Amino acid sequence: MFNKIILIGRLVREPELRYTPSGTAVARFTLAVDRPFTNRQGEREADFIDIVVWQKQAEVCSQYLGKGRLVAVEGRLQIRSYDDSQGVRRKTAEVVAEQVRFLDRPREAQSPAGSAGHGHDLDESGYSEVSFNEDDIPF
Amino acid sequence: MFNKIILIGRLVREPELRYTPSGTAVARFTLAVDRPFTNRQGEREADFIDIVVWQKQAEVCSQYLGKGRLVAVEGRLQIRSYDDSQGVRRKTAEVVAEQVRFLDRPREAQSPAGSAGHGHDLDESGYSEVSFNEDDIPF
Amino acid sequence: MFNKIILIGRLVREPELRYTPSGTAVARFTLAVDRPFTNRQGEREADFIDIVVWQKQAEVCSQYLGKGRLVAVEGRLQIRSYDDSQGVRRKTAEVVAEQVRFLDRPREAQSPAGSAGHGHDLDESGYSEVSFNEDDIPF
Amino acid sequence: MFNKIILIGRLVREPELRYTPSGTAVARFTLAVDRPFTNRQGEREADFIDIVVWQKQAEVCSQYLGKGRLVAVEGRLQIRSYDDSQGVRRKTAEVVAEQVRFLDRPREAQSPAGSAGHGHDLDESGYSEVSFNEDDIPF
DNA sequence: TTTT
DNA sequence: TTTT
Repeated sequence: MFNKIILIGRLVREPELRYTPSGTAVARFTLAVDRPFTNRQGEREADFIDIVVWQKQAEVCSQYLGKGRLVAVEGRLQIRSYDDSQGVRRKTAEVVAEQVRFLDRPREAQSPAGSAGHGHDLDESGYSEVSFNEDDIPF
Repeated sequence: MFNKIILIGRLVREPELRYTPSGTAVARFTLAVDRPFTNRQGEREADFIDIVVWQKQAEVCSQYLGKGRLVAVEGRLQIRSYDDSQGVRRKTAEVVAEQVRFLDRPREAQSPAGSAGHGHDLDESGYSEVSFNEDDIPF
Repeated sequence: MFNKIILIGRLVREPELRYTPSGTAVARFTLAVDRPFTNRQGEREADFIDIVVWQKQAEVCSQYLGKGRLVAVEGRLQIRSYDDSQGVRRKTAEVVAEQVRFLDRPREAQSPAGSAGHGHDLDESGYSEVSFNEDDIPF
Repeated sequence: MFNKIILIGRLVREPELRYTPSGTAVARFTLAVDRPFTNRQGEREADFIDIVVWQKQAEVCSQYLGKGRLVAVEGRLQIRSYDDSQGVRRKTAEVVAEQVRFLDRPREAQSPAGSAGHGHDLDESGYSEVSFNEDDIPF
């Protein structure tokens, strides 16, 4: 009836971009969201939450986001059930994003060649360029 | 860093109440949350989301809530990882509730002649009484 | 950058429906949202929050909602500034709804003539009919 | 009944810290929250939303936050009514924060040669120190 | 009175 | 001006 989740966290690796047979873009990434308390050992833990983004925003995320980037995600929690290869009923949980907002600037380009100007390797959109090759889309 | 989920849905069965070894109350229930669209067959689906409630509120939920009741839950999405008996890494997703609000009145007791049938009774507060026996706490 | 509000409360009076010059429907209503604590006098207070709904959903709200109805509203908080007739800067706060969900059934029709069947004065949509006359649209 | 707001935006000026007669800390600041669309002139507008923070967190905010800092605020929308000096009923809207999270690092001190100019200094924690004098607490 |  |  109502299902709204809001997360702020950091990507634990690059997003993965795919296309459905009908050509719709889908990106997936995992967010590390620190828990607001420490465990009995005094360590801070995190929840690792799978995010799914569709369509135009999938392409924007895969283009501009990378490991370590800080984002806010608004979406709904989706639970899917399926039977695994042993016939055991399993469930997956993922957040279907309605909105992804970038909360930090991309980190400095690592390029050994150095970058002129104010020290960023910026593409025309003002974001640091992320290069994708085939290996980036393995799932 | 920030993790907030808000759900409105109906309990698919009675809550289950347990106590930790140190005496803390924990209640668990599953919420059916209708999706805001229909699938390709024109059917409305739901997400079945596991909720965990702690302490005083666990006891309040187990006392007053029952199957079919409409509630709003505010909490955080918690993902836990563990290795199953085959050594395969599995994940569970559950919402740790910070707040549970009852959005409807309990349905009327069906018959003055006692309700052995579906096991409810109205107590003096106007809420249906939920009787627990050992079999109610199997998890 | 991100602005999301979720409210559950009751309408303090009928919604008001208008149309912009270009024909877009706008409904307004006020929600009483009980505060989660009592004041020093032990009384429960409420926040009275103005809601604005646009387009199709405006018409649905004005058709089916009435005083006392329980709804969930998801939207964004909008602050507008203006100068009043004395030239003093004033601010208004209102929630622009993206989604309104009805959480209760309409109360029984009050009709003195009585209604047959299971006691509701239902229109073809299954909701109790709300009659509007000119005085209902005064703003 | 339920009242939850989540905002991400930037402080438009330093927080103001006060103490109630009984010694409770209260901080106030205003957040600029950009709207997710542009107006008819193609300009991006913002909502300027007043935030109230209590107790320990008030002191933390006033100590570490400053103009331009990016924060996430979770709280509830509070509407207060009062009669102004002309006897006209007025309303105020403010968000009572339950949680404030800092989403960026404080900007670097501008010059090793001291920052008398705009009144900041980095303290040992790497946050810019905020010095308060009487004029900082005028509200 | 408005932030990047 | 306030709802249950």
